[in-house]
Formats: sequence, structure tokens, C-alpha cells
Amino acid sequence: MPELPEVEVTRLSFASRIAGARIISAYVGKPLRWPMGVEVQQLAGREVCAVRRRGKYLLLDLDDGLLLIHLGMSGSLSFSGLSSALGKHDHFELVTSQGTLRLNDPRRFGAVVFAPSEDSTVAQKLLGKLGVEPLTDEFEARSFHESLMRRHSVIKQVLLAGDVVVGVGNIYACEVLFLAGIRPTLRAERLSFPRTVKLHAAIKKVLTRAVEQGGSTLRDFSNASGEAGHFQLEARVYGRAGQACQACGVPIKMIRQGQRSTFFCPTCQR
DNA sequence: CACGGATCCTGATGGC
DNA sequence: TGCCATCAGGATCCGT
Repeated sequence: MPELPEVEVTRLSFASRIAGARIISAYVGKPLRWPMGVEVQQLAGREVCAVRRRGKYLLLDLDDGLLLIHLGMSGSLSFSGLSSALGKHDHFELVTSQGTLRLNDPRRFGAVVFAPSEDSTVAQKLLGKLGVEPLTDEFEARSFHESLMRRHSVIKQVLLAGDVVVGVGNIYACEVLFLAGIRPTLRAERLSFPRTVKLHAAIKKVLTRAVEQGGSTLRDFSNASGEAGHFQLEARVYGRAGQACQACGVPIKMIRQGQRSTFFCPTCQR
């Protein structure tokens, strides 16, 4: 579910509402991806100062330490002042003076981890190898090209790996490669600089547009205020196998790459 | 060490 | 309220 746009949209939907809140209690249900690294009682009394994002991680800055939250495949957050019963898949909850933050995650690939600081070993183990943020000026075409030239895997896999550029998941990798006219099976090292420039621009454009549209709601994603996204309506290739390419009319193809579905236009993408 | 495949988990969907 | 196989937005681990 959540790629960079969905995580960013989630952040924007509750960051200002939770900022300055005092944690009253915390709850951890069924195990998520990793142990949280702190007893839940130890969170009570701490203040949530700000909410940042790094790649697909949300970083809740506390007055002492921080919480890293990852939504995995099926996770979504809600932040509400209204109280309601915990649902079957609500596996983490933070009750604060300004509302309750809940993680709903049926598949439990998500994670909530406490780290004493961003530089700590536990935080760096998760964040240390992440690539550049695509929606900042640090993401620059020339260094992007240099990184790609060192990679021997196919370009789709390199985008998904997240150690060159973060936040591009399966939907947006397909969409970005379509927009750039690049075939997903092309080896990264084979991309010319001009084509890398197109790819660089496509990543910025698609992710920015997806954030503006509130992310993609394929099945049940919603932001922390419960609102669905609309970018899926603008998808050109993802989930459109067999349908006519909107640019050339040829049927969109679906292939498997690294146990993920890849969608592309065999004519428009070379 | 860089790469590709198996793996964690639950639910929805479609064919039989 | 049928059963089984397949697929799903992610990322780590393990063998080569």
C-alpha cells in the first residue's frame, strides 16, 4: 500500500494535530515486523514534538528519543479525538492529550520502533542505507546517473531497492518508467545520461502529483483523517494489463520481476 | 559483495 | 458457512 506519497500524505494529515501532544498511554497488540525496543509504559509522559518522514518511514520526534513507524504493505494510521473500540487489525496505539494515533495493519509487515536518537544504532540500522530523498534538491540527475551506472540489475529493481533513491514502490516505479519511456527490464547501467534526466524528472513529477492527489487508494488506504487518495485514477500502466495504452493503443503488458508485477507499454517503453 | 529468490502475514478474488 | 490457488502498495535475510 504505502509508498512515499501515501506516507507523506499520512504525515501531512496529522503532523500539526499531534505536535505538542503529551503521551498518556501506549498499546502494542500482535507482533509487528520488529520488537518495539522499549516498554510501552516508558512512552507515557513523553511529548510528541514533530512528525517527519524519511523514505517510507515516519519519524515521530519525542522530547526524548523518537518512534519510527513503517506502514509495510497494508498499514494505515488514523489520528482522531474520538474514542472507539480497537479493531481486529489495530496493533499499535498512542493515546495522547490531543488525540489517539492508531496503526491498522492486517498483514503486519509494518513496524513501530523506538530509538533513543536518529544517530543511534537501532535507528541507523533502518535508515542508514536509504538513498536520496526524491523530492529534495539532493536528488540531482548527474549523481543519479553515476549511481545507476554502478548497478547491474534491471532499472525497475534498482528503483524498488531504495538505496539509490527512496520512496518509489511498485506502483510508482511502473508509472515513472512509463512516463520516462523506459522499459522496466533495461539494465540500470545501460541508461544514457539524457534518458536518466527524463527518469529523474518523471520521478519528481509522478511523486509530486501523487502527493497532491492524496496518494493511491487501491484497496483501503486512507490518510490519518480517514480520507482516500485519488492518484490510482491517473495511473497509466499499473493494474491495466491488457488495456489499451493511452498513448499508442497497444495493450499494456504485465510481467513478473522479483515476485512483483510490472506493468508497461511494449511500444512506448524502450 | 552484489544479486535474485524465499519469506514474513492476512484477506480478497476467481476458477473449479 | 466450499476449497484451493494466486495475488497484494515492502523490505530483510540467506545462499550463490
